[in-house]
Amino acid sequence: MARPSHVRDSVRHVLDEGERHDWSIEDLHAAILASGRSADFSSVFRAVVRLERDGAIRRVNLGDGRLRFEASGHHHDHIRCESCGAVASLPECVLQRAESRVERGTGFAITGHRLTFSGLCPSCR
Amino acid sequence: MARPSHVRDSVRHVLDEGERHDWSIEDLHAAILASGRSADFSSVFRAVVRLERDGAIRRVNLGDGRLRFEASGHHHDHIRCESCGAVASLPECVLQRAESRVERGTGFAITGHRLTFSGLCPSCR
DNA sequence: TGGCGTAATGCAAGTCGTTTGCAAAATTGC
DNA sequence: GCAATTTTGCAAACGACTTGCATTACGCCA
Repeated sequence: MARPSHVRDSVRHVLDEGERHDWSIEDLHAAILASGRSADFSSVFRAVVRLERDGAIRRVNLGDGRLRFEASGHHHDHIRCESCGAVASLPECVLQRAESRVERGTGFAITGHRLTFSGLCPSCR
Repeated sequence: MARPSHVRDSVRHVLDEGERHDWSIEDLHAAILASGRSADFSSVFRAVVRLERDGAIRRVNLGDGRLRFEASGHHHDHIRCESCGAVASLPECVLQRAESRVERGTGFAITGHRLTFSGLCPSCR
């Protein structure tokens, strides 16, 4: 049975604030400490594992080999600035039509995808 | 000045054979040993770093937090079976039209993308 | 063809982010 | 209040990658 957990609450709170889509565990840990609350790194780790399993947060893969998370709203993909690292979300899925084409071409039954564009953000371009 | 390197040659040879698109460094190392040649893990690592820098091979991101490589031919994306792990390549880029739409929507200048579908391969579905 | 400078290699150790073991503290249901 | 179960912090383990360093192998040129 779940019991109150200030660490989980803190993680949720940090993820629900603002617009970031690329919170590493270390980022989350730092943000929690910066807000005056306290938590051990391993507790933050366990919190994200739990929250991800429960579907409250979602893993984001930026290809840098770190676990990154965002609050889980509706599905969206990302674009990341090569210059400053800023991450924005794409408002809608751009792959709707592509999926059936891929299914026909490969024989796979598609269950999901991970798509990340790279580019230059408006202020870096 | 580049000199003959049996480790680099072995890595290239392994990647050019067959159809795999998800060679981890450890896989490459094992394949080289299995073929009777010899190489230290760190030498294989240095070989892939070098070959990637030279454009001879390309990094593949499957989201499992390991470096994976394939021979670099023309660009293509991947689809991975959730059940057996098989990786196939998509014959053509399915995102041509999507890019301009994303550029208009986000203000980013797009330079590339990473796309991996997940699904069930023909024999697992 | 012997010597010199540089690249490639193996081995061992280091790094970094993630993951786990364990005991102490906090909650819950009874 | 008490036993059972969670949550937490701390420290240590882990896995994959990365680097330092001494040794070996080339390639060039006198």
